[in-house]
Amino acid sequence: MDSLKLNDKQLALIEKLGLFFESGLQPAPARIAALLLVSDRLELTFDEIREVLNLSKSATSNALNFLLSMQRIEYITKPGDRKRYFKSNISDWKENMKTKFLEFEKVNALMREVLDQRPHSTKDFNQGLEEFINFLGFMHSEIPALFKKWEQLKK
Amino acid sequence: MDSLKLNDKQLALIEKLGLFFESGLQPAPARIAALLLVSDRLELTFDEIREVLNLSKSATSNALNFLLSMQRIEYITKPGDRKRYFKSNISDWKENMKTKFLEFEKVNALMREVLDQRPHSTKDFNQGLEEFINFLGFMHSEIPALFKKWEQLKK
DNA sequence: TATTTAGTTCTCTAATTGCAGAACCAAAAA
DNA sequence: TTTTTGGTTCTGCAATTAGAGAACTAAATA
Repeated sequence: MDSLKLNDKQLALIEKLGLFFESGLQPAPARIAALLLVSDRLELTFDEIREVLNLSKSATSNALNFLLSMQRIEYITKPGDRKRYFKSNISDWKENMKTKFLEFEKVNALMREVLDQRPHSTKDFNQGLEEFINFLGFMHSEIPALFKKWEQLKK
Repeated sequence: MDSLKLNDKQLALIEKLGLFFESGLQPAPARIAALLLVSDRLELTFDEIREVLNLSKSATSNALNFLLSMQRIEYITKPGDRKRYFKSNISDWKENMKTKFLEFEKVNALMREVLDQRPHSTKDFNQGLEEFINFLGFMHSEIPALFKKWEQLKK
């Protein structure tokens, strides 16, 4: 198998994406996640990833296992080949989006907890908070319809 | 002015919120942001915050300035009183939400950049990516309508 | 003018992170 | 049986973060 080559544009894009992913991921996992989106070949081995990103074995191993545990990546195997081929799980974006939207529920619950213990004396603030809580609830309730609308639109 | 008192429930809630805010903020700013939501009195001085959260002056000063620069908090002054009174800016939640939704645009642009440089050979992957990009665009375009719907509903 | 107040800034340190490099290991191949 | 492959785990360190504490400062007060 010829060794993995990346052009300058791809390298630059990996940096850019890597930086973006770093809110949420550590540098090494972030770059790996970026690489697996940008690389011409989509299924890369441990050593290909290691070499092209100049990572140590330990960093590579830990980062890959971390990304696997987050379900950000997955791997396939090939018959008669011991290596694992790691690939992005971005096709799961729909699931990811759905869990991301669960954040609304979480913030909603937290803010309700805050509101429930507030004294009556801060009426204006409480009302503002309540409005926010209602909005979060509204968003949460609207998400399924949005997804449906999207599915319709695709057809 | 009688010194700020928090009951156990409030202290626990500050911890909980603080933890939640720590994805995005450092510990000290996170707790201050939490305190300013939970405290009975909503406008707190430097020293009140400092004392109730057991922070040093430097930590308090830096955290407050950081939160001010993020516009997460603001302060008011009172005539004949040198102190500043810091308060949560959560009433700005609408603006915050709107900027949060700009994330869709950002991811959209990044992913388009990825797609634009991908080889034709990975057709399935590219199509999946394109679908994701379209979804992001769809979400972005739907947000204003959602806000409008919410405004209608409030009446 | 001297002191107090309300912070800010500087210096230093403890704790944590992020990763390299080496040692290690189990399964497969030779 | 020995060696190679494809990793994993351990040890240690350099860099960064988070915040304490003390020195400092500018405005207000006495």
